[in-house]
Amino acid sequence: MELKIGELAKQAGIHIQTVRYYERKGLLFAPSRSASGYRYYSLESLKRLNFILKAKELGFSLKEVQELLELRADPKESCQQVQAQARLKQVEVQKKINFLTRLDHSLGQLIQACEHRSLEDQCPILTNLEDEA
Amino acid sequence: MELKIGELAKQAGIHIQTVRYYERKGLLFAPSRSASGYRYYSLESLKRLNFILKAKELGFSLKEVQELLELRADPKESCQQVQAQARLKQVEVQKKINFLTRLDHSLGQLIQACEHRSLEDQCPILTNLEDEA
DNA sequence: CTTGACTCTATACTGGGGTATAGGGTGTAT
DNA sequence: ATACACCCTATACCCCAGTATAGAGTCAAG
Repeated sequence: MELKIGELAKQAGIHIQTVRYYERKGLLFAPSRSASGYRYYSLESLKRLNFILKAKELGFSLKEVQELLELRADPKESCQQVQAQARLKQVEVQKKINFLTRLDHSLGQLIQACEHRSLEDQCPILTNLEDEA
Repeated sequence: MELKIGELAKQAGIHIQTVRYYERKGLLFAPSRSASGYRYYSLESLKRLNFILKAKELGFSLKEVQELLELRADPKESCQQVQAQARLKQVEVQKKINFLTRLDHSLGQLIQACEHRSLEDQCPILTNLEDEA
């Protein structure tokens, strides 16, 4: 099944111009075109687009998203290099998870505290995340 | 111990102007001043600043960071409301953790695949994150 | 065979989040 | 008492990631 750009954009919940913008930036592959020049997208493209959007919400810049998408066991590249890159990204990702997990707990505590009306005016978000690198 | 703005900025690894910018935006409290007008920051401010920076890296906008920092069991606010806000934020945070965890696994698989030289040219990052809402 | 909803390229504009500069004061070491 | 590294405000500028607009072509339904 093929999607016109408007359909793709609607599925992903973004503007048509943004799709074209991502293509210009090299994040989306240039899709096949009809005789008259209309873009036609595969479902693959939609998956890729969804990934881009999620990663962006997590604070990866478009450049970083591209780096993630380019990580693959491409025989043309040294496997070692890809692996090294992947490890770097993984460390980053794990740091993010770590911070978010603690934030999650802080929020949980705040919710609890509210339940028991046991908290003075202080910021548990902060008090819980003190020991930072 | 009190820090001048330059020391604070250096500790946090950002520019002096950015500190002042966050103050203008209401993210950092206006610190105490010397007679001549120099800003003097407590270690509390440094913690708060570090939190801001981390949250920013995770894709929270400055406005969202502010909302997080304002979440507290403030007796002046309805506890119910704070709790509701906190729950909303927690859902967001958990979604982020979920995505990052899967990304982490994908990267792990890619690294493994590289190890065993067992992968054709495909993008495991994407193939692993297919089933999305 | 035209109307209305779509698409195309090219270019200009916007908002968030800083970053830089000008013009001036502070503080301490020599 | 002056040199130097720091601080102040105010204002202007910059980059990223879109978003909008102009001017033109496409295509299916009536």
